[in-house]
Amino acid sequence: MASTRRRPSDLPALGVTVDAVVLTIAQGALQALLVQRPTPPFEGAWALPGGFVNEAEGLDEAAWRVLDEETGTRPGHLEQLGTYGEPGRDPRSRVITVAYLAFVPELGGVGGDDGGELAATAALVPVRRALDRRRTALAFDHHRILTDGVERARSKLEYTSLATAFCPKQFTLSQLRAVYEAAWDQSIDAPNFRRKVLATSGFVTPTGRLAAPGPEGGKPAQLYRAGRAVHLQPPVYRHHV
Amino acid sequence: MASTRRRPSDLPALGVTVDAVVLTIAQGALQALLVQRPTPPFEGAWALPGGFVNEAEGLDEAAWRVLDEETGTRPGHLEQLGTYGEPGRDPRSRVITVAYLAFVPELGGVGGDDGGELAATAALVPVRRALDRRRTALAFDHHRILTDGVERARSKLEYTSLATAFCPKQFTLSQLRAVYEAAWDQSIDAPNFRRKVLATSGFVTPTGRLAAPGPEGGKPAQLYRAGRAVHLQPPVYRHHV
DNA sequence: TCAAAAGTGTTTTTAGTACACCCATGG
DNA sequence: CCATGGGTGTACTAAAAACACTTTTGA
Repeated sequence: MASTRRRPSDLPALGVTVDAVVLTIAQGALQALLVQRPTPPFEGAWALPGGFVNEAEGLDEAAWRVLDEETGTRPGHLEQLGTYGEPGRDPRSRVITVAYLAFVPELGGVGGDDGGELAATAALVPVRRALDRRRTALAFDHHRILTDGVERARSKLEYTSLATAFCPKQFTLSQLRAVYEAAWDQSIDAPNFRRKVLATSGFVTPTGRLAAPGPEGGKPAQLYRAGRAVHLQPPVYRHHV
Repeated sequence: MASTRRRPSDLPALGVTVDAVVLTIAQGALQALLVQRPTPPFEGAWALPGGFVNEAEGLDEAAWRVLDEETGTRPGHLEQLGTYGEPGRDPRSRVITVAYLAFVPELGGVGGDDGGELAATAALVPVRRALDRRRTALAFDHHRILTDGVERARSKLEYTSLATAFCPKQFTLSQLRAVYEAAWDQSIDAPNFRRKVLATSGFVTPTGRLAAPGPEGGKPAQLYRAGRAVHLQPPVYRHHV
């Protein structure tokens, strides 16, 4: 019963942090933003950007602050992913972490560079490499958190319009399709994708502007903005193997 | 950068609790398990069952313990819902709560009573009433948490096999259908539902047994057990209005 | 023999897939 | 004038929805 709740002043102090899985699309692949730990434990290892929650600060607020402080990024979308609190996950003391999932528009445009604006200790790492334990050792339980974040992101692309959060303010349908193709690592039929997106009311709204063609020509593409819809009905399916 | 992480020993102590949205189907409606607060703050108000996390205890572990202590229920499914940590959500001091979502098989069978095994201070309340602020005042931010939990449950029925977590070990397809109809408050065509469920491999497995017909007759129905599948592909859609 | 619930069959409608083909641009 | 990517048309296929109908039970 509720009477087993003791007063907070009696309680063991648990440290509370926020950590963020920050995803973006670059070089045609889904990439995660990682920082290198400057201090023990796990000194020198890659980790998710994160930090402690301040006393008078909300959790979302702490996540925004940490992303700004550590990486300077402004996500197009930020949502809570889950809370990880196994005793022993931090070797120093009991710390539970509230993990966030952030989608960031491509930092250097399609096929651009690796995001030179990032701090020296931060890097974009393809999730395929970041999740390969032989090539990347992540601190704490961050492998698990990143795994969960990537799976959440892949699955949310199916039934929400969040793919637009990976795109700049204005984007072409090819750019939007590239988000799905990179995140799911599968190719999508362009004509059918176009029809599907345009048939889903509120997914994208046309701006009337045209994008300049790429260096190798091609018809100038229509530019779109993200629409008001959040949930897609029906979803954009990935081909589960 | 990660250097802004201070050592845990320097940190303000935040209280950490778990609260549970416990859902079940009874009287043809989705119902939530609430407890009456015996002490201030919000003395006498209805609240989600919950309690503080112990020092050496994992979060999931704390959720199972609290459910057992406060309500004596053994959920068929328990998952994390989200973490709520606005400063001021607890008038006493800074407390963040990790909310869980639990699905419990019908306590008294279909159309049964209101679950007489519950403690005196606990009650099953139809979510429609529990979420109506004019009829039910919930403590803390539990209105918000319950809202989120109910929406998560409704949506998870679509793309997972979790509807079986509301059913007893063995169940008929009508019982399973009743879960969807109660949770979504809409009727489902029985023949099509049957085909859909049976066509989804791993959703249910036949036991070969037959259920006794109801008091008003009818053909005895096949009994099924929950299958191994977790995600349904394709989903069972609700008709979004 | 009637009502009620389980279960089957069949038609209609809708949505997804594959792919041929035309359009506008840069080299 | 050819390669490249944008965009349209259309036939084929799979799945969802609607609903008529048969089966087996209790009263």
